[in-house]
Amino acid sequence: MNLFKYFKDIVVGELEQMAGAGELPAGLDYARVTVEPPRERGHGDLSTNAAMVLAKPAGRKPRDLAEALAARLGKLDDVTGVEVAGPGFINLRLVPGVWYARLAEILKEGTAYGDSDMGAGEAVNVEYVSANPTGPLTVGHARGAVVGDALAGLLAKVGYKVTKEYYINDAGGQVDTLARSAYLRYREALGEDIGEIPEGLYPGDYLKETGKALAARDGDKWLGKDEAEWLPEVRQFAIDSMMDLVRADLDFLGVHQDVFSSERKLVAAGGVEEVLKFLEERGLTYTGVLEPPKGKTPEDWEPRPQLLFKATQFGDDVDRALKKSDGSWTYFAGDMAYHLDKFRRGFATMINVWGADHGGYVKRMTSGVKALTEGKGDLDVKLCQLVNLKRGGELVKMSKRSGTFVTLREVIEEVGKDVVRFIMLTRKNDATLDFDLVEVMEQSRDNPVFYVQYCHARCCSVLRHAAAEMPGVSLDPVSLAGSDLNRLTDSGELDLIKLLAEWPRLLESAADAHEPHRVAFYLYDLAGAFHGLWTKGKDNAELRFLLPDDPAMTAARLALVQATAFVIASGLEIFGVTPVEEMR
RNA sequence: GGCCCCGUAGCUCAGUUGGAUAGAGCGACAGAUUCCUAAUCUGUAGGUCGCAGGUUCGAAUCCUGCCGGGGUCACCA
Repeated sequence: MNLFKYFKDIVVGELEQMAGAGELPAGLDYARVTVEPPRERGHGDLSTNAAMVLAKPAGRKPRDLAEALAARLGKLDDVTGVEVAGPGFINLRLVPGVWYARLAEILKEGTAYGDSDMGAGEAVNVEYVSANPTGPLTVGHARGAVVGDALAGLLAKVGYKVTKEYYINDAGGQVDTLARSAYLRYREALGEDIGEIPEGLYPGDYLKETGKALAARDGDKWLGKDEAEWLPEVRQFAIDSMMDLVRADLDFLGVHQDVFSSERKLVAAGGVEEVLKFLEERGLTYTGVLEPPKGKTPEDWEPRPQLLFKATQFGDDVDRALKKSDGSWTYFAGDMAYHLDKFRRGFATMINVWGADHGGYVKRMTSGVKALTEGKGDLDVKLCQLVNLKRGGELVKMSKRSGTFVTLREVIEEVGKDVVRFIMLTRKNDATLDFDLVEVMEQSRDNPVFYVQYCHARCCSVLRHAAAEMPGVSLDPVSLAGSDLNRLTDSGELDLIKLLAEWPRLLESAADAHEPHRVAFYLYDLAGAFHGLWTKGKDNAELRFLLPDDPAMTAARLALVQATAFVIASGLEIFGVTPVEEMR
């Protein structure tokens, strides 16, 4: 359970009683009342801002109101101390039993501890990766892939019904370029000397396989034909081939999406016409000429009438084109159709994970979603900043042309998928991330992957030693939950339990903010608290986990060890990282 | 020029959706350390939260304007 939410309900309950008794005006809004762990541990276990938030609407002084509420809270069974502090905070100290109960709860629930019904089964769509099917995935793609995947896991953890989705951009000019590039490799596969890959086509070697496969399937039937004849077939073949590549890379990274939506299929099925009809019926389209961008007019700018969507009515800066000058749909038109499709499939809440270079596109799409869902849908776009791939502090220079390009696959082969996944979550999505191939393999405290994994491994190690050396102690979690937990009175032990008890709250706030990186920082803190406790046992033998002369105390300590392992494992599970049981 | 993101300790970054005396790791400095469950530990110093206003009981957090860095800018995807 989320202890803080539990006590917030209690505080609100007391406030309602005060209102009932005439001590407070009726009908106050308690939404801004919070119950949180105080920043300073010395201030107690729980802190509420209720008096400060309500003082004004209640027409009372914050401290007076705080005293009145504090008097009531002090009478609660679980509360052992209450004080009014600062401008009107109420700090509560809880009886230790509350904390021991949390520990027992973790042991009974295992890695399910922290699951909640916050999402109430609401359907959420998380769309991520959605890389153009024109080549293998890069480290940059991996960031979006991992952020999206972890966010999906996080939302599922707190009770949302999550669909993980990939949008295949298989309808624009880039896939025509892909088709021409593949056709060249096809000719090569059939023995032709194709020389240098011309400017504007994809030079990557990975297309050689595609060319060979096409030659193997179709023989020479496309040779010497007009482009118009072979292009559709070759294009689809190349797209399928590239998507196989992408899926294999995602699989290697441990990412498995539920739905792959094809832009081409959506457009072919009339999705865009439907969008157009919807917008036209509401008077949201017109044919007009856009102003050139101020300050920087493109060389080839010319005023041109276009079919436009009235995006400015929904928060965008300018109206946006739905049709290109050659009469074909813009990418945006297809994306509108896609988002309408998602909404109609039952997703009022949509999250898209994009690269930061798409930042200029966010308002366009959110305003589009507002229009298409008539305000009932919500789109949150998470932008992932660049990843700087480094090796021992040196930036790994990457250039597609010079062939020094490092693929995601190569990186995973070098450091492993778990490392890649964890590191991608050690920064906020909108901050750039340094990924140093040397540093991520170091076994030190400044390498969070190691530090967190080692915490889990160390817990497992302690439990293994316990099994070997103290066979009298029953190690199954339920037995441990029934041990004398109230003997855990050292400050380090209590701090660790309190940190573990914050897990459900952390999950809910991270999920609410759509910020999976918070889980990584929590795990790092948790690992620090655990390692600190372990170290205390080095200095003071009485604080060791395993005390052969005191099986009861050992059981209580092992309860803490096992609970820590559960929470670390459950955090890593959200990240799709396998918790290791030993590191040798 | 418009829009978006970033600016916090020497470095890399957190900061619980507006809370109390702004935190962590590294680095620096000062100590401890064959003890064991497996990769040392403790302490100290270090800050005008880019700058200036505003909102209020209270601002690193919200608003406005500047400064600096990055991204992006009609028909690419």
